[in-house]
Amino acid sequence: MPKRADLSDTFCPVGRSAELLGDRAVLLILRDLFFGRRRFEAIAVNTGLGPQLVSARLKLLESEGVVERHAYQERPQRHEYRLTDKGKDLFGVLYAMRGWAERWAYEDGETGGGPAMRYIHRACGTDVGTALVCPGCGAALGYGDLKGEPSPALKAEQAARSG
Amino acid sequence: MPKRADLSDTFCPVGRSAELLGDRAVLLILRDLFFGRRRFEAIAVNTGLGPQLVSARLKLLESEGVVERHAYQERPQRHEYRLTDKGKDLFGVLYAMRGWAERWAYEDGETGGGPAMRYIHRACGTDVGTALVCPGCGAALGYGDLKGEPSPALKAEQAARSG
DNA sequence: CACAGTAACTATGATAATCATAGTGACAAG
DNA sequence: CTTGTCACTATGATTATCATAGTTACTGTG
Repeated sequence: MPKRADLSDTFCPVGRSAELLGDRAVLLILRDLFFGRRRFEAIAVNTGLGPQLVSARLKLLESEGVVERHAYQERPQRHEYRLTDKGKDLFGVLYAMRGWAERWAYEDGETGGGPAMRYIHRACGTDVGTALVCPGCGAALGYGDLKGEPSPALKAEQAARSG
Repeated sequence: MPKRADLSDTFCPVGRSAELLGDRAVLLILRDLFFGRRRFEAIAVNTGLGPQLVSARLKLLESEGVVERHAYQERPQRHEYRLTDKGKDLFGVLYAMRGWAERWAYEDGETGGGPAMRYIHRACGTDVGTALVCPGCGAALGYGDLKGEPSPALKAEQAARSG
């Protein structure tokens, strides 16, 4: 790709995330990290990405503070990659991607009846399903149920672009 | 880019979503559509993407059933793009991206105190904040609070790759 | 001690996507 | 009949990605 416009200075939070997450390789690597794969080779094999891409993206994720490179043995030097708190907090995004795909990306019967990935809340035992719920009343949330209010800075930025 | 490996036949739901969502331009266009921008020019200007890219991605989104092209006047022919139900259901993903960015992507004070984007649940008036909550008990969910169980098909697929 | 094996990469060249810029077609307004 | 708007398409330079092969630094086997 050519030099793309930088999104890290936009006031839009989706834009800021998109800078990092709007990349197939990043998403697949994060998925594997959440799945417990920490080694370079394991990630490269499971994602099907070439080692050069995996290397580049892990460096990017490290520079963004999303993963940490950690030596798990000295001789020979071997490293593994671990999600930082900032990285672990991306779970919500992958979780939402999973939810959407479960609802829309499979043919009937393709998964053998159930979801491709089931999640149980350890604390209460609930199968969390795929819905997004309101922290106030517990109802399912969709686009249209929420009223969005951009901050003054974000509003100004958008107005500047269209003017 | 070269011909990338196709992810649409993996059993992993994150992989299936990543095929579409692992793209900066797609994410930015979706953001604008959720924001109410429906016109080609408005999207191109606000995202900063070139018309060629916007055109290509809108065609892709249309072919995936995420947006619909709709004529809003006849003479001259003018079109707008609307999210389908499948498209509107992607809201959860952008919502999660926003949540993460609000928590991690801004310097202190950069937003002037509040979040860059505030969401209120119309039905109950709650400011939903940025957390992901359990539909069973209402507690905040993070990575580690959930126990994931892949379906047999997904497990088999991953085993095949590493074997 | 030679040789295969493993982990974590780096190097190379072909291919393809992206960007910036300019241009097109259809019409409306002045 | 020139300018303006909207929704694009065309062109060429730049750069990212892929597939494949190679490198470094060891360990374990015979």
